[in-house]
Amino acid sequence: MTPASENPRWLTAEQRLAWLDMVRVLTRLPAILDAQLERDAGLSFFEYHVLSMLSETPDRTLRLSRLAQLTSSSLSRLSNVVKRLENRGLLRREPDPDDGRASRAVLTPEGLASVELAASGHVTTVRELVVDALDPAQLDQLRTAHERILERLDPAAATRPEWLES
Amino acid sequence: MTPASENPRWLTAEQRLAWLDMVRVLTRLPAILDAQLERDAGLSFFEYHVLSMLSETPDRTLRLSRLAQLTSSSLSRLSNVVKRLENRGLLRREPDPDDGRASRAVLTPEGLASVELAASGHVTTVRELVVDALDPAQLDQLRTAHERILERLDPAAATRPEWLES
DNA sequence: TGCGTTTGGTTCAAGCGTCAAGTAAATTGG
DNA sequence: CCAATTTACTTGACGCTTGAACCAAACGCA
Repeated sequence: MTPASENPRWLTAEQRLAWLDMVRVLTRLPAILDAQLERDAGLSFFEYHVLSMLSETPDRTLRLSRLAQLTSSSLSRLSNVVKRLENRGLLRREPDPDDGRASRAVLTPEGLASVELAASGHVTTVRELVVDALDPAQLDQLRTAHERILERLDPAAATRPEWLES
Repeated sequence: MTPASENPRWLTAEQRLAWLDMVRVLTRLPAILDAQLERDAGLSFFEYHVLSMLSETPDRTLRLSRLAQLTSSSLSRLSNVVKRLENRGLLRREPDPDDGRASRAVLTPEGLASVELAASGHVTTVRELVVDALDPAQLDQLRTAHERILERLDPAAATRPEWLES
């Protein structure tokens, strides 16, 4: 019943190689980032991402639903993670004054310290594995490609932080 | 203790934007591929990947340890997944005649049918989201970038299927 | 040959993610 | 201004992944 059922154009050899390389990156890179952060800072990449988004936002405060968008996670997953991070004192929840249904996550000083501590090792890893593996032109091409892909993955660009001017 | 502890060079604004775009792709794309395959073929992306590697290999047979490399998974994870796929009749395990410790996974005809069925919808999705989002030059640049990155992620190229000539 | 180590694989407990269901507050629309 | 719907979030059950512990076969080498 999918549009594919009639005539699923196969990939050319070129396209197939490109895609398989992408799959390898897609599956290995997150595992490596996770391992490094867990080892050096006791955070999963997802936890780091959550704290990081909070730390970049003007008043270090975000509604959970917005935070879920920014981290591409389900609200359910975020709810659990936020609960754990709250228990560890890295953030706290407070009711949203403007909307009785909503809660806001606020980064605590401990949470800020934790991201900042984690950030340096994380950035080093990102450099080693990605940024420094490419020359500036290649990095720019990679970014262009990702932007084109994101237009398909996320047409509303809802996962893009508003404090980023491109 | 990490080399980063002395002077973690930060990312430039350019590099940071490129990296954040990559993170968004890295987190959203697998989820979308998973959802499509699960919905249309009852397979997770990982299961599809396992079956797919088997289906491409000459005699549709691979040792579990090799299969774990090819899919970048732990042997433990693979062992569980193979058990489930075996229960569903998509593959079977047999002892390796050359090594009493090893087992080999063999794709069954049902398994082959299952991958082939799943493949068309999967390829369509990959086209829609990635391949057709880029022109040939961009796709080639993307592949080059991924190859450079893979040299860092996987210096031995152990996750590269040997039946691929690049 | 024989002892220690490495390799290949399985299993189990613990932790995390997902999906469905549930609550409560806000909004819509008759 | 009330009922139905939608939005924001939480919870619980279930399934999957992880990591440690385990076993057995093979290898290294003296």
